[in-house]
Amino acid sequence: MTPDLQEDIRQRKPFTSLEQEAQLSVVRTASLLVDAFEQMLKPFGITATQYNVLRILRGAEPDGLCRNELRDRMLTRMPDVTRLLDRMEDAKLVARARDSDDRRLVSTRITAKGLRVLDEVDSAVTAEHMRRFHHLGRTQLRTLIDLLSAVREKL
Amino acid sequence: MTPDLQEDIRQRKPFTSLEQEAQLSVVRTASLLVDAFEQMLKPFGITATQYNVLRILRGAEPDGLCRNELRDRMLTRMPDVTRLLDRMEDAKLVARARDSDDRRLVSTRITAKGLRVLDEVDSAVTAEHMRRFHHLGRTQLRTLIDLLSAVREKL
DNA sequence: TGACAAAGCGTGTTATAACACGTAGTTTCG
DNA sequence: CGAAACTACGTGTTATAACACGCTTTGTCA
Repeated sequence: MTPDLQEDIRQRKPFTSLEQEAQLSVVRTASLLVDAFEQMLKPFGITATQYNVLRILRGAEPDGLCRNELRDRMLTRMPDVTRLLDRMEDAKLVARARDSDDRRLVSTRITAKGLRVLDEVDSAVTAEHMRRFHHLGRTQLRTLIDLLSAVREKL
Repeated sequence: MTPDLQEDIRQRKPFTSLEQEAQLSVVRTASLLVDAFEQMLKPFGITATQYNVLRILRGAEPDGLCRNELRDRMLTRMPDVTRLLDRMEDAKLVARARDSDDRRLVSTRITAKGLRVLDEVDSAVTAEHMRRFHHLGRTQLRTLIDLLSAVREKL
């Protein structure tokens, strides 16, 4: 990958502002990261979104989560959680059961198979994170994380 | 927006590594930025992807670009450029013409209407970039851009 | 120069995302 | 206690993305 963004997307003119370049850099980098992540997950038969759901549900064990709570915790916006869960239920990765207290709620939990898939994937995921970020070193990683945090503050 | 990522996505356990937190931070921030960008563009009737295409084509005037060249310049991966351009052609934002030299190529150019839309959008886009990033200041923006560039180096 | 490989697009099809609406259960408040 | 407002989901439908394949044109090389 060409590290220089202007060269990467073959833009003739320089960026009009640092602010513009920053936004494009964040979006471009995330896009490449997600693409690589999807590629890495492909052999395991799940998408990055599904991986995200499984991780959240593993963390929510043994209670499970209702649909909206799950949606709010996801890394990227996902308006149609219902059918995402439908597909994952078909794949036996999650199970749904209506709550007995509040019968409007449908609590979703990760299945044994879902946990097994996560276990299989985990080391590859860690390796992926390391491959992409370890070379930056602790100090720079901390700086990057803090700067991105400052960006989100105004969102 | 809650600037703390762990709180933002309501994760119970702390992140397992800085590398993981960095990846999640980049993806989360980009997701929020793109969402806000889409929202801002909505009144103008174009998506962020279409805006990206229009910008690229404006920069490529007066020559235009063929499909693959356009695809390679896009900020986020887009495998089905053909139908994206189909829709934009329907909306009269771009025009396609087969190249006379190499008749395999279809050169796409931005139309007068497309340029007009870009003109209308431009100030809103600049305002958006400023709103999200200006408060960081020159030095921090430069640092952020350089760090993201270093990340892309390993992709 | 004629066959063959490769490049550049488009199309058919399936999967997923996005949007609007409807239904059942729950809470609130007169 | 009963109607209205609200909440949590699901469904129907349309738009867009993703994937595999095939056609046309071009370049190459025996």
